[in-house]
Amino acid sequence: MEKSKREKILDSTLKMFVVNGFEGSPTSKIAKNAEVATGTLFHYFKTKEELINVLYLEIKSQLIENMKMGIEELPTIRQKIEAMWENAVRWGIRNPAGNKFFAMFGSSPYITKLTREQGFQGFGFAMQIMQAGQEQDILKDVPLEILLEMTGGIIHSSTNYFMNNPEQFENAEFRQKVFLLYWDSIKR
Amino acid sequence: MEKSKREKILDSTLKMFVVNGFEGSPTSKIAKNAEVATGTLFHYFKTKEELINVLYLEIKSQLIENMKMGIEELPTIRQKIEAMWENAVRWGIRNPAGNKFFAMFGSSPYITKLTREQGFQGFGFAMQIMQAGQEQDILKDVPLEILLEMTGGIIHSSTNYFMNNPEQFENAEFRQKVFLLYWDSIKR
Amino acid sequence: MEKSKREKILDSTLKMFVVNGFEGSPTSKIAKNAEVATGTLFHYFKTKEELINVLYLEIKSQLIENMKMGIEELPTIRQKIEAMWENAVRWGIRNPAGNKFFAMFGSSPYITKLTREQGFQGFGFAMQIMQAGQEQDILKDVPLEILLEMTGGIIHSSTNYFMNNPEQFENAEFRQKVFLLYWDSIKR
Amino acid sequence: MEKSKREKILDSTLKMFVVNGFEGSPTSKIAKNAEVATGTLFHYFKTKEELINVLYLEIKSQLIENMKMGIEELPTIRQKIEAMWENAVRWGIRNPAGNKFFAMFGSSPYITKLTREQGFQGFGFAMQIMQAGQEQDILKDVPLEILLEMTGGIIHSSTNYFMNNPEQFENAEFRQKVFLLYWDSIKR
DNA sequence: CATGAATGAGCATTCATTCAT
DNA sequence: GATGAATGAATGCTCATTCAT
Repeated sequence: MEKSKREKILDSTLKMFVVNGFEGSPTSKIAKNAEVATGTLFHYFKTKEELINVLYLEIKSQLIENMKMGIEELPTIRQKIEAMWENAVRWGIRNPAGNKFFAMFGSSPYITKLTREQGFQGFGFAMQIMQAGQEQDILKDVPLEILLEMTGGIIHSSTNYFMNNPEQFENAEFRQKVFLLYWDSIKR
Repeated sequence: MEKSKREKILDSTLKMFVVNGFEGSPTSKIAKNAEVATGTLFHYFKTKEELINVLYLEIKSQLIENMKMGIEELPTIRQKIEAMWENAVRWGIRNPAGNKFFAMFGSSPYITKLTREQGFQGFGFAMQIMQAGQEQDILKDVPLEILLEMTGGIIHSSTNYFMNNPEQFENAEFRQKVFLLYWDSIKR
Repeated sequence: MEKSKREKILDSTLKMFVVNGFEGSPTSKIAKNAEVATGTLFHYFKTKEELINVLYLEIKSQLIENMKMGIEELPTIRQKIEAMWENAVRWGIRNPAGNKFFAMFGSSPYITKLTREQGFQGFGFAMQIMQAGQEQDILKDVPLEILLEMTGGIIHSSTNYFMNNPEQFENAEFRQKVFLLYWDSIKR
Repeated sequence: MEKSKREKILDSTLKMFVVNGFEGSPTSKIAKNAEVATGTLFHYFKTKEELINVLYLEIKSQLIENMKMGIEELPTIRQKIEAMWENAVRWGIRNPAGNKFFAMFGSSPYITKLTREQGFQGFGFAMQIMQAGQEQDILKDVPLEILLEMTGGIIHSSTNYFMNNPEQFENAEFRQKVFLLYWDSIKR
């Protein structure tokens, strides 16, 4: 089946934004790359701002879905957290554009406060795991907020490293070693 | 003494960029806020791109100067690293605009590769400390690159947290607790 | 009985045009207000220009039908002219949208010369009355064209006044007084 | 001396508007005809709407200045009113574009209420003459508003006629005859 | 050095119209 | 007849940059 026009537009937008930025990506070119008319772009997204906000939420959803994969089944907190980290880094390696998108637009004034909040809601599952970890005295006794911030920062750093050295990520032993930088940070 | 026009322009630029972004900040308004003529702005900076690149390097310098403060005198690796972290976080809290600037433009296509490299060179002192730490078996045995990435990510996260809770940073005990998230991450 | 779609479109068009003007009234919104699809609008009217021209003629017809009412039966030239004036002003008061439409589009480049001529033909009956009035030495001996222009101008002015003061129009004595401004103008 | 750019833009705007209407006159073409850059047009007039509103007031001023010419010196009310009528019609004949402009945009949604009010204020002098005429029992005893409306309507009609037959306006006897249609209308 | 009027390429967005269903 | 998604040409407006003063 053919990709929907809406989807083609989002794909094209992501590709152009991460290379040329928001203002470096005219809607006319986004549309052309998506092989639709300009009018069509504005049929699906009222403004260019709406377009980037929708894109933000779609990518965030993908990332979150990926991070959750197989976590339920794991027995221990540590295993859950490790899987989450691994899933997130793997997603970043495999979706460099999405990863770059967050780095570029995470603090952009084009992303509205509402969008940011909606995007954040998806991380509830991670919050619950961390909270359980603290209650069981597995994780450090600091405000939950710090653990989450730290998680974000470390995942970002890990991904950055492995994006330049993707083959090392497939080495389980080495991957473990890097994971320990995360685990040692948050564990009691 | 009066601030120089060049300085006024850089100040105005920083303020506008972090609120409205690069494209949301017309040179005409930057000049007006700086109380100089448009022509004057282009007298000091050939293009708007040059302006943002110069600004990037100036802020990076400030951050680096701040991070270095008092480090020489400290005897141990751990103390040096702690001071560096504390200096960096304090700078972020006190210079929220500068801090936001890096979040927004760290991955921007407006910052050239050359600028990025020049900015990175200033961190040589940190690299040396880390390397010494590894040689003395104080820090984890992973590629130096990872330690540096992790440092960046964790400083960013810490600053984010303390920017929203600045009074907690003045509590030495609590600050120590948060520092441990960093130290435990990288230490052997 | 349900109004025909064609009629609903014409109604919607008139309402939007007098408020927002020709270009301020997208065919998409005209169609939406008429509760039909855009395609349907273009099924009944080949182009937006055809739409406004048809509308012009329809309203003109209505006005003319109203002006003619009961004139045949009146015995004197003066009575006929007075009835015509009264009918016209009353129509304007009761159809403010139609009245405004003529003020707005009477000189518009969207109305073609042909449409204008067709619209004018309906006023033949008035011309005949005026001509008879001149032949019987009741009306001033000036080119017929002037009498017609003057009639148009004065009806327009009278309507403008009474639209803001409609209750005064129902006062027969006062209405007579205002009619005299017209009658004195054209009578010998 | 060279015409100012601002003036050239206003001239060009008037010419295009009366031929092609507001929306039929792209700012790009207005600028080109005025021999200035598009940016220059927007340097002098913030928006196209501001442009048409300024133009409206400028033309209204011209008309009013013309209507006032030589009126002070005339001794009688009738002479003043006749001069006013003659001045207005002559202005219309000599400025067909200005005249058409009012016909086209007098009821346009592009002209703001404020502009309309400002334009109307200039007619204070005519109001005073009419009022004096009523106090001296020279003019009909109807609301002043009606006299003014009627004046506007009749001047418009007269101008319309003479624009198509300008040579007849220079025939003093005939001109007098037409003036009587106005005078008889308003005089007691 | 400093100014700010002038430039015109470039962009987001609109909207009349078409056409496959 | 009726629908409304899709089209893409057209337009108002912005803004980095220049240059004469």
